[in-house]
Amino acid sequence: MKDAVPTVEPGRSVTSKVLAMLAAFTAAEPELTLSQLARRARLSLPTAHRRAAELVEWGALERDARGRYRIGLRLWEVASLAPRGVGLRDAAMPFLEDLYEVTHENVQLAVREGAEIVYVERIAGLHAVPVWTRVGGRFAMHATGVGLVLLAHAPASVQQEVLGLPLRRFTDRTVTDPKALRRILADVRRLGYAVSDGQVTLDALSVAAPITDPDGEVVAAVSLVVRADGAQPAALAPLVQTAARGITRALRATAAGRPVMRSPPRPVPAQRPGSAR
Amino acid sequence: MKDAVPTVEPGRSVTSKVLAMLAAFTAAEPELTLSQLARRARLSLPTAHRRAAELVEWGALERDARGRYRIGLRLWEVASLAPRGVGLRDAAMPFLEDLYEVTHENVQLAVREGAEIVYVERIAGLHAVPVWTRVGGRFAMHATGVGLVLLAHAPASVQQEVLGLPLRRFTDRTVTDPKALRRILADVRRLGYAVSDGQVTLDALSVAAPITDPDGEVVAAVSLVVRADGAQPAALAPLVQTAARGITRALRATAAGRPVMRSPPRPVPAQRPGSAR
DNA sequence: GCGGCGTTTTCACTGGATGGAAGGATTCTC
DNA sequence: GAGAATCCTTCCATCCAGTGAAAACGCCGC
Repeated sequence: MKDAVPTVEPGRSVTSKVLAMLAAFTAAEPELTLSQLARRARLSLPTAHRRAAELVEWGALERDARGRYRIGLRLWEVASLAPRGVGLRDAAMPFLEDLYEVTHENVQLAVREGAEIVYVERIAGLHAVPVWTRVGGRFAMHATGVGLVLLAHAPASVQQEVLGLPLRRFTDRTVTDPKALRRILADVRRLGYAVSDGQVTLDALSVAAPITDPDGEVVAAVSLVVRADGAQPAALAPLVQTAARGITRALRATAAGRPVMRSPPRPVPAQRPGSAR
Repeated sequence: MKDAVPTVEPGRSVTSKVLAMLAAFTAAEPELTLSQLARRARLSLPTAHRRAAELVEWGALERDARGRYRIGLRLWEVASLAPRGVGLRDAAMPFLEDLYEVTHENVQLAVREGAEIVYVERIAGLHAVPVWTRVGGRFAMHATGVGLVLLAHAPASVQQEVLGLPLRRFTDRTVTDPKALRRILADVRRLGYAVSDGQVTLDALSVAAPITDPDGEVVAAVSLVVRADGAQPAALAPLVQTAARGITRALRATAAGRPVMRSPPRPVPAQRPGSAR
């Protein structure tokens, strides 16, 4: 006999449920109760409870004092092995550092993920222009300096996808006309850097340059975000480009040489210290 | 009838298998073939293949040009929501920045995870003393500056666990006697900062100070690592302590105020752009 | 062409995963 | 401080997602 609705909704793998639980966390709400977690991942409470328990035991999730769940440090550790995340970051950091020190402005490092950009690193002084970016955060490609660089060097299919959709207007100066944008992208390729002047917020201007991997593929972009009034993009470009070239060189070095870095005298035992109960 | 060995090894949840696959990646080998992945996670090839496919589809894993697997940017994005990871980092970054700018030495930020420390952030100039740490990397507690700070303020159970095990000797100067170490920990609590002089490598000296959460709990530590010869720990301590206090204050501010940060005009649509196939 | 290695698919079986229900614990409301 | 509301945890019978063996497939290097 088949009842009204099968109690178990078929077609969802356990893996997808676990991933849905991880995806339930957002920057706005990085801590969730079990019920919230279950609702957002579209799981029954017992199921969410069991999966969450396993994730906590492993360290992918943690529970705070009130029993709420949050992303655990162990997951963060593993995730920091992402070549496009920390690998890139480590190679780039010294150069970003220099860039910051010379300018004391916002320095950003981003990669493309699908039709959006993801910020991998951000250095913001206490006195620099406020920007909306966050490490690990996403943003549209058509308005920011790094976005324009990455879009200009993205596969044609991605460009079509982005240019095909209606482009979000952040300010009066945001370029939303596909034709105009294509022209801008051509300029970016020709000049070797991108300028976004007041396209995200009217008071900010960003200058960005491409970073390439050993094969010559553009894999990331650096940018400098400064106050828009009185900024001289053409004067900032060489700075940003120099940093980008330095990072490109560093990437080539790490790819050629040893895996990632020199190793400690002997690695610390990797065993998970059992919870002292 | 029960055959030699049950073909399916019971008692392993799907979740644990997925997590084992993630844990298979290491800093030394951040890219793995399917076979390596299966072996390290102790899974049959078909199983590893199926799980890996799901993980790739979601973005937890990626495949490089040669078809090898690596940690994906999507997992890195989610993991960057870990309060003890990026949340802490964001609050601390401007102060670490200042510390670096004044000294041009290695600046490190770490938290305790079980009986070890995990480095959450690291600023290393091109010219600073080489250190063995890596963002996301683990290390023993008894030898480094940050380790001593975190150990000095850890629960008694953790201190006993660490002091009970044989302490690894990195150099001639590494303190491995539990009695001596206890005395040092008492000093750390009394002075408000820790000094590790040549205990990891003979040429490096680190000065570290504790960071507390709004409840007064020590949750992290900052340190400055400099060349050992001619270093004046007592002179560096105020610098490090000032940074630590600044971060402590910043943590209190984020905890009290808005969740994490000001939000963009309207959040970028959070949907995963479908892979254009 | 042939052997070695890694990847992918197929297939029948089964045990881990499942949701409803019920029982506890805790916090909020009046 | 009673009562309600919300959230968390455990139990149990059912069943479908997950499983490994085996074989087909693809890709080198020799």
